[in-house]
Amino acid sequence: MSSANKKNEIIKEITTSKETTEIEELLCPIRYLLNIFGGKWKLPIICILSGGTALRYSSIKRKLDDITNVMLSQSLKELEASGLVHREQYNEVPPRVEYTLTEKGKSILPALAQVAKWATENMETETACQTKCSECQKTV
Amino acid sequence: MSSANKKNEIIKEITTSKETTEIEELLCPIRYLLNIFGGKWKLPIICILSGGTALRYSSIKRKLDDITNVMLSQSLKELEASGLVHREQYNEVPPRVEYTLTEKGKSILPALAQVAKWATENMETETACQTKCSECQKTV
DNA sequence: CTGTATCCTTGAGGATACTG
DNA sequence: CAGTATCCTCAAGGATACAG
Repeated sequence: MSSANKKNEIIKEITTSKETTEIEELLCPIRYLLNIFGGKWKLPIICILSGGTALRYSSIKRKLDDITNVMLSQSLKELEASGLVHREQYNEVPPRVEYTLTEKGKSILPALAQVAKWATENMETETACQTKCSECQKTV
Repeated sequence: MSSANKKNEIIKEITTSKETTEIEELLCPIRYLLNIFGGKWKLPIICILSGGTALRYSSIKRKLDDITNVMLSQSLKELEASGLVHREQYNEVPPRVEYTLTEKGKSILPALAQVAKWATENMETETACQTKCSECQKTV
């Protein structure tokens, strides 16, 4: 093939590579997920609450040991606004507030378990990430 | 119940509510996931590449229309380092580089499809989030 | 105990220009 | 085309103190 031909072919490929602009079906839902689960703490909180038992504010905080009050209360509020978490307040002294997953919140758990399963299968062989998991004390 | 009794009961509850400190099995893998998929762009990139066909740098950029060069090249590099994305460079002029998912990258897709399915089912009824999805033009 | 109020730091991400 | 180099902004998140 001549140089000119090759050049033309390349140019043609570049200019015609518009790709079928078909919508990636995954992309939009994923963006939605990033909106409601994005950030550092929301997914961990969901995990903590996945056990099914109602947990107190301080109890969640303890399990997420390095979360600040600001982030915890803010994250819980946003999860509540998304309809994923239920807040039950008891008018006692000292105050007691318990958090649980709503039905909607619970409904994500099977899917979450799927990705967690993938993660578990791939964590062991991963060497690039040096983050220490504060829960299981393994360096993953 | 007397006031004193109630008080004692509350105190007892507080001090003994250590909860079984069992490890939440979900938490650690989720932290791992946040490490390799966290941030604004990595999951969207995975989605874009989920089609199976190799895509050029510029092509990915176009589909993610408002991503900057810095973020795109950086995200791709990190995904490559995690073994999820493969980079194939062709020594042509002008340069051509194509990206695909690796086998590891592909292996997350079924699980990702599960959470995306959940998202799709829940997006419609969601009113709190006002983010406009740039792909499907729906306000989700 | 369950948060709020404030102030502050850091780094993710953006804008622009430029190169091979 | 496929990125780098630079500089910059802004907001997520942290630290500390305090309140109901």
